[in-house]
Amino acid sequence: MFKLICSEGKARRGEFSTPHGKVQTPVYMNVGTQAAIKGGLSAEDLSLIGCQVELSNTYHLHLRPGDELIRRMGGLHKFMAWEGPILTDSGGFQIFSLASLRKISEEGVHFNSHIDGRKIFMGPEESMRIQSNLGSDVAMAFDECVKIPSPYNYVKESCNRTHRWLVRCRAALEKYNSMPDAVNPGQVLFGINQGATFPDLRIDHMKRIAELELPGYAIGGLAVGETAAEMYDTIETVEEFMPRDKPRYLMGVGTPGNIIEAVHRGIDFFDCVMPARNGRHGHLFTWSGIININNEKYALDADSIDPLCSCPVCRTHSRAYLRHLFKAGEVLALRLAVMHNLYFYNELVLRIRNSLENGEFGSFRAQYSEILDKRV
RNA sequence: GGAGGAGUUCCCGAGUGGCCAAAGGGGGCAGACUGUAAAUCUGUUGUCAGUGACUUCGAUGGUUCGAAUCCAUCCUCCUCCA
Repeated sequence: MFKLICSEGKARRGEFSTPHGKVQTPVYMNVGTQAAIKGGLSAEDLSLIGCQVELSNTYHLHLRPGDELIRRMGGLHKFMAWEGPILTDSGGFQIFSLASLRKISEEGVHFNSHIDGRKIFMGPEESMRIQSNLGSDVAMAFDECVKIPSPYNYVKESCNRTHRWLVRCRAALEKYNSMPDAVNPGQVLFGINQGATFPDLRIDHMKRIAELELPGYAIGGLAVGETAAEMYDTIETVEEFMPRDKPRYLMGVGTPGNIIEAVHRGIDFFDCVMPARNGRHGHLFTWSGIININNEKYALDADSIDPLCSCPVCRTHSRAYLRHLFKAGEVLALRLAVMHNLYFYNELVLRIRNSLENGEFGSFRAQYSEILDKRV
């Protein structure tokens, strides 16, 4: 399933096999929550920007169009015309992001749909059934993403419950995927570590989920209010107890600098909405730092977004044109900005992989870790 | 030629004696965004300076302790009638 190719310090270069192809790690997974990359990118565009893995969301697709519908349409890969690997998030993040619309119990979570308010129940079994219907290659455990800061005792109880949910997830997914009409019988489950920034809770929880010997493990509940330093400390704390022969996924992170620093601390998988969302808002990543294309200073700038980038947008368009599209409210602005940013993120992990293969990750990190997150 | 209506800060537009440097939009300028309720949200938008002063509501003059607001004259624009 997961093969380590080489490493440099704790940083790892690996290969993860799925029913829909191999994934070269470290990898950035491109977020298409509702089976679409916001900003107007299609599955065809995903190939263009160097995407290896597409990520979609259990809660959102369950609500609309419905996982049964997607199942009847042949599964998520066929539905959205993406034949590469897909990872689905479980709905656990929505416990955090839709906190005002839900109630948690031992059994699971009652949501009031953010679309029309109707009552939705999602527990471990529901999340696994939905993800089985979607037929993703990696299903994520149904966990509670806890906000930071939260009281120690609350986090402790939450971790215990998330662990009980994980045991139920494993049983449920095995059941659904062993049915004769399973969409993707090769689908695997990743467990998720929680514990906020409490080292003892993080370690205890990680040890317990490692015992289940799942195909992969994620660190969740970070980048939700803590400082970057606290996040890095937490990764270092947990990493020690993560199985070496399994992929490690840092959920929802992060900035280019965050990714470099997390690879340095032994992480293999990433996903983040930042390149797409910030791109839609005019913030563009470059190898010299971040620019806000809306700024007046780009009005007559004939350069490409990043002279060092060879993405389809940079090969063709000027900053002045991009700025005009944003100012004019053209949808093309969103598409081009997101395309550039996602190309940048996929290029970033590609260059990390190359540097690991050449034993140059240390100098890559020294060169780029800080500068990429700074405004030009 | 006659009758009526209107001119407000970059634009539209509210305000019809003091609580008005003037609502609300738009536009401009800038910021935020980390497993996506986000093509969203926030700040700012007369000048100088730091909470006070100065200039500003078509123009000029007047009434008043005080005027974007009342009066007079003029200018410009719109509608209708000849």
